[in-house]
Amino acid sequence: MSIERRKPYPFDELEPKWQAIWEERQRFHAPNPSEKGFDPARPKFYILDMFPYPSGAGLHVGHPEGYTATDIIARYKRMRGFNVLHPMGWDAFGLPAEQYAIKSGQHPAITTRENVAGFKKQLKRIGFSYDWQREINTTDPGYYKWTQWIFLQIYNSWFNPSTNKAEPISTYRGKNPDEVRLAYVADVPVNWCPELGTVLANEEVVDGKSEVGGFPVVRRPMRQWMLRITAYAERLLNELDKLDWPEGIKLLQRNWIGRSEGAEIDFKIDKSDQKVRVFTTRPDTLYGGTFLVLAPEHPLVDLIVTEEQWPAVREYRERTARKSDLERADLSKDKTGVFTGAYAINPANDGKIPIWIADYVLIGYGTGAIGGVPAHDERDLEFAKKFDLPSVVVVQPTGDEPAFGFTGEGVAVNSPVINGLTSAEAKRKITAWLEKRGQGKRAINYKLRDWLFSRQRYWGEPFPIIWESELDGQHRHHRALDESELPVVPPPLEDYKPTGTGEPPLSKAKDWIRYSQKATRETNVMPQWAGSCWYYLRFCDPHNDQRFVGEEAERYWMGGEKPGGVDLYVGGTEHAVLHLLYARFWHKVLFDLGYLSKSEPFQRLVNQGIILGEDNQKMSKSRGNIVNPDDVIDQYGADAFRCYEMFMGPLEQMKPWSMRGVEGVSRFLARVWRLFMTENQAGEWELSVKIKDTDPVKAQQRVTHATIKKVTDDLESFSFNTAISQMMIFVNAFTGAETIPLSSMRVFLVLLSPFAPHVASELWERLNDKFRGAQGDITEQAWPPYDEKLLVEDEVEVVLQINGKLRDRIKMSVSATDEEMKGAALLNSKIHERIAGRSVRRVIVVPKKLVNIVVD
RNA sequence: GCCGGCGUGGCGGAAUUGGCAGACGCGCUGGACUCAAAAUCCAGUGGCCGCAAGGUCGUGUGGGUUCGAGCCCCUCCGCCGGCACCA
Repeated sequence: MSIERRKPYPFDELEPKWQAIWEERQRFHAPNPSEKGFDPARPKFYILDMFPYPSGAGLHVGHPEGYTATDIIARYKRMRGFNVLHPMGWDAFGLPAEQYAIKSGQHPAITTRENVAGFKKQLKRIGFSYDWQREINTTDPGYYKWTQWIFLQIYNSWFNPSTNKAEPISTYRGKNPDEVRLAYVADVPVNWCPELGTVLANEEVVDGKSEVGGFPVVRRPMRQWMLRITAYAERLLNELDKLDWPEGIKLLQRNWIGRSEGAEIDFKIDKSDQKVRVFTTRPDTLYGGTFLVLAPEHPLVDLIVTEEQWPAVREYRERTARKSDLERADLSKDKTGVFTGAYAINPANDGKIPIWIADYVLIGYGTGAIGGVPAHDERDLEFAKKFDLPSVVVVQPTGDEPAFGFTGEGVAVNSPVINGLTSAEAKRKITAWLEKRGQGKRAINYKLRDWLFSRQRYWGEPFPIIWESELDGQHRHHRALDESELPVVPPPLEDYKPTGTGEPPLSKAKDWIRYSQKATRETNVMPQWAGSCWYYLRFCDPHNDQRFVGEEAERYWMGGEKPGGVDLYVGGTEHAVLHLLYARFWHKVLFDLGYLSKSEPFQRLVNQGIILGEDNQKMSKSRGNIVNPDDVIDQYGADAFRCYEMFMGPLEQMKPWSMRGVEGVSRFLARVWRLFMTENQAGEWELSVKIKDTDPVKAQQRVTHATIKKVTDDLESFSFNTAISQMMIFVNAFTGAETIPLSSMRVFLVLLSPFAPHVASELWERLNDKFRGAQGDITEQAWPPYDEKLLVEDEVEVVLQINGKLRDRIKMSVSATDEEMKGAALLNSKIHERIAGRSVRRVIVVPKKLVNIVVD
């Protein structure tokens, strides 16, 4: 279609006009406490969006959904007298930029700069009220200098279990501080993705494939940097309680952390002085333990396996090692395993039980060894059946289900020390009994693993670490760089392709690596999450070159009465166990070290739902159903775009895009425009003569106040869609009126302005050109109050029911008493007709609402 | 398998938390304006029966609690998300 449709109102002129005015007047800049223009009398409100990764594809309509919601809240809160911090920045390190660089030969820094410019232009067109003076970019050396600095703080501290917090490593009294640092190097089986040429964190692996790209991931032992997030498991779990997050997200984090309480129990190995420690959540089933299973990787296997079993064991271990995580976790497959030839002694009954290895036991969880209790554990039962191992019933269910195979809680039987006790009591008693005999203790286990923090890529923050040779020239040891040596800038590279061997690309920069005669630089880089772990802190004080965030700025913006600093954080659920967990962890470390005011970063979290294509499918390039905001804005304007994003449905819900829907909202804004403006003979818009500085009539006043109340309440509860509905009702009520009272229109424009700021600004200005009495542009206005008294109607419609079925409606005075309502109902002709000859058993009266007559 | 969330007209969705189901918008039908169309404005629009007044059914299914259930309880079905041999 080449014919330009006539615009329903001149949004294409007024939107750029107001964006320029806001920029020129710096309307949305929030000064810091010590800066000019700061008003200490106002309370603060920090509204944060999850900052985007600036991809080459540009924004799609899903990005601005959350951003529109936060922008509306930001504008609303400013009008309510808050100092609002509402910043935006770029999470620009990461795989896609680098993948693109490899393909195109362009340096990622260049593509990143271009992409950022594209994103920024798109965001500005929507009219968001960000404080662009605070813009940050994680790939900026002035930014990642502090990411590296924070890494140093983590590296230079340890978690003191007796104080339950991180402390400087200097307070550690043990022999080897490297064993307890919060950042450490470990040789562990990691998730290696050959396609991406890098290792990945557990959180980045979905169903055995990389979250980015969907490539296969295999287990492989490698020497890697780890962050000791497990030290914080308990606090990360407990402190969730006080946050205003959706319960679903809290649950995801709780499950990911995966706390389970139980006992660690030592089994002596027969004819050996070795012992095996197992973890169990059901120590009360100890008497039912008829075999032990070790993970194939368990180090004890080498020491206990018998001569004749050795070939089978070795073969099994090799086969397991070759399996991918996905194959190994395949639940539909049969249980496999091999007998080691060794036996252990069950500490409860001194029974001699065989020790097996099997891949259903994982080296990474608990102690990597379990006691097999086939009678009360599904997996053990399956294993025992397959290999014909014995079983003993030790829990009697309280219901009538069979005891064999019962995995719930019941009463202990066949267990001399705990017979007759409930499972809960039995757990306590047997654990205490074991503890006294030095054969076990209470233990808590977490599914959460330490965070694998290094990547074999180019486009990330280099570690501020060097490796020094020891005197023997053999062993090399890591050492932190001094703060004064930051930032560590990555070297220019011709070829940033992953080497494929696990050797990082930075190792190719021979000059850069050489730090000194006997020291070389760490060549791994940090994962994409590093920069986003603390960006919300940097926003408080983005230009500070002395500190990662100034103390005063941090205290102000991240302070307040609540446990968390950011007052409102909006973003997608996909970060539930990634960014949101990592950021909480870093925050707690920095808090423990005394750098922050609060132990939690984000007080209130809101998730926006995914926007689907018009075909109800997820938007994707291959389906060709992606909607670009630019196209929508070209045709309908930014205000219509914003309003439609909010009118579609509840923010948190998944919902499909509809261009027809945009058109409907655009029609609403055009009706708003024509309520104020009429077109003269010359085709110019001028203020309608119907608008007069007169008092509104009663009905107009009522709908005005009802609209203030509804929009205010809906903003407080994030019900943007129904707020817009109410504004539509308001406009419908005034459309066609002979006289349109100025005061109602001024109130309405203020209510509309967070949603459709451009058209509201323009109409506000046009009103001010003709009428006096208002100062400043609309962004400077105060949010209007409403008068509850003006909302009540004189008459209400009362519903008349017989046995709960609607039979008639009558008008009654609001002040009618229950007796009057009941009387009026019984006198009503339709009711009268229907209840004639039947006896009235009861009459239920709901004041101002309904009368229900109960008859036989 | 386990843990969450959700099922309301042709469509997106409302429903003060137990009190008129379907606000608002889309779509559709009819009308006004127009030579005509677009745009705009007005009216109608859950199904079934009826010329109508009116009646009757109706919030995934089946049951329950209640004067009264979209909302609370139980059963089943479907969709979406998460976890997945975690001992």
